[in-house]
Amino acid sequence: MKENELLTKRKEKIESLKADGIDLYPNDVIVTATTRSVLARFDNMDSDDLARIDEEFTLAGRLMAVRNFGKAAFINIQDSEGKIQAYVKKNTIGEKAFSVFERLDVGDIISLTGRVFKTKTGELTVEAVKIRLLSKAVRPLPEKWHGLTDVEKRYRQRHLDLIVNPEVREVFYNRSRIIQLIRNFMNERDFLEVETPMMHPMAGGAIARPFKTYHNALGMDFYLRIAPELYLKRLIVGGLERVYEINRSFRNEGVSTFHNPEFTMMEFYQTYATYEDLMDMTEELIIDISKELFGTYTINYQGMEIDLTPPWQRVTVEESIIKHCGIAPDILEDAGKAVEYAKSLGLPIKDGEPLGKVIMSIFDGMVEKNLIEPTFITDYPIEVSPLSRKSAGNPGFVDRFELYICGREIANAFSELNDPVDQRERFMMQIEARKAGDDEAHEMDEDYIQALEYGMPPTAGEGIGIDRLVMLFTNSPSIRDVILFPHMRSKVKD
RNA sequence: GGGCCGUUAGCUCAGCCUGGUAGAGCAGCGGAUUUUUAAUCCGUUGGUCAGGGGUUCAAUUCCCCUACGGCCCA
Repeated sequence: MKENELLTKRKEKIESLKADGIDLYPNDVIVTATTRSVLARFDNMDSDDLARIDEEFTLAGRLMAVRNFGKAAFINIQDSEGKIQAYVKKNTIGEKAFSVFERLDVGDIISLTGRVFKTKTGELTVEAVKIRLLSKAVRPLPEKWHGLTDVEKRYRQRHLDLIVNPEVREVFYNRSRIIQLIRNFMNERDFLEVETPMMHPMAGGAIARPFKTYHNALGMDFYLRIAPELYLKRLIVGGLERVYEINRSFRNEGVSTFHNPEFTMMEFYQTYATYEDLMDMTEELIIDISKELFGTYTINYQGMEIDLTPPWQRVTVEESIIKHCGIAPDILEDAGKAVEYAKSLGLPIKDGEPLGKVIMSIFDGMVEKNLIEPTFITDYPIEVSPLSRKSAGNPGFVDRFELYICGREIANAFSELNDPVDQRERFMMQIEARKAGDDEAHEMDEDYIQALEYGMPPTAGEGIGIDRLVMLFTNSPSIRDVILFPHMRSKVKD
């Protein structure tokens, strides 16, 4: 097996540096400035002002470009906050140091000690008096101009993506910022951040297929959580009153630009609130993020301009179908007519599906993708909502909403079902559905019902998809663009 | 699960339709260059064309299978 010539060349340089007594991986550097701090302090000063500044500082980062002039060179150095140009002159740093500098490669981590000046093109530049190698790069970076565009390589080698594609970095800074804003928002409202188990003896709290694992010491199967819901509600029973968890959950389902099997959401529960209160709170949270990030309520997502100014539309599931499909309301009240209509649209309807599921199939197929402006869809059928409180006076439906923005579900919330007898009946309905072939139906959870039997206060709860929210706010077309290390199939051999 | 598309130098891409064992730019290497910024100028190295099979005198190119990835649909 022949080694790549580029690697061989670098190894030769490494040997040559070692022979000159250069430590390739020292750890005694003292960094006193960052690219951003230097630019912030000096970028708006003119050459005369800069000449009066008698201050040296040390920056560190990755060598990203070298423009060589024989006895001097311009280089770019990049740290986590940005990049800055430096000027390295043989006369200034000395012959020996310059010979070391000449053996550095793009990609090496270096430190640079010097003063600032402005070039004749007006760019703030650090004139190096000392340059040190801090960590040698053995492999070459992708191309300086096009960066790394192969999506497969970008996801498999995210470290390279982050080095050469600054906009990717920006996405993940924003992701972190959004999560921080959510946390602040919840903490200010006296919600307690908690952590509940990620391995559950039974998958509950959502309608989804779980991942399964085995606990050796306990000798039993566990399931990676599909939602933290049932544990958070146990905490409500326990009297915590306002809780939230920024949680990773797992659903053993297909991947798409909007679905990743491992995803992040925030779930929160508030006692003495209703799903209607949560609609107001959701509006506040999302505009708060928008204002903090961009200073505006307007976002641009994939060419769509979205106005987040509240109040947002609130429409029932049935109203939304009637409006978007232009059909008579009675079609949604009769299972036979609804099935016939759904089939006429080419939607896959299984025989014997209850009316509520047929209605949701029509909604998913015909309405969802058209909900571009932020819209709360309310009043879900009871068959698809086993943990939600029945609507007063409308027992086939529940007090629930989902938030849609840009045609995608962003949040799901409801007034919680806290009647243990009703909850048992709902689980029984799910078991019937499972017998009828719905293998995603919720299982009976006696332990949870027992918790409810101790009395859960009236409560409303919500889950907000954080990956999807980050997609909206970073204008990312794929969920994999907002997840640092999306799962990829292993390659057999390289 | 289905359909379409892709995989060629370290990176970004041509070449394939119409078969004759590969090209460019950047990076690298050698040389010139002390205000460039995709630096410039001269010279130059580098490839199991994703893997396997088939057709053919001859396959990166045509056909089939596999792997991995992307987009769309379910």
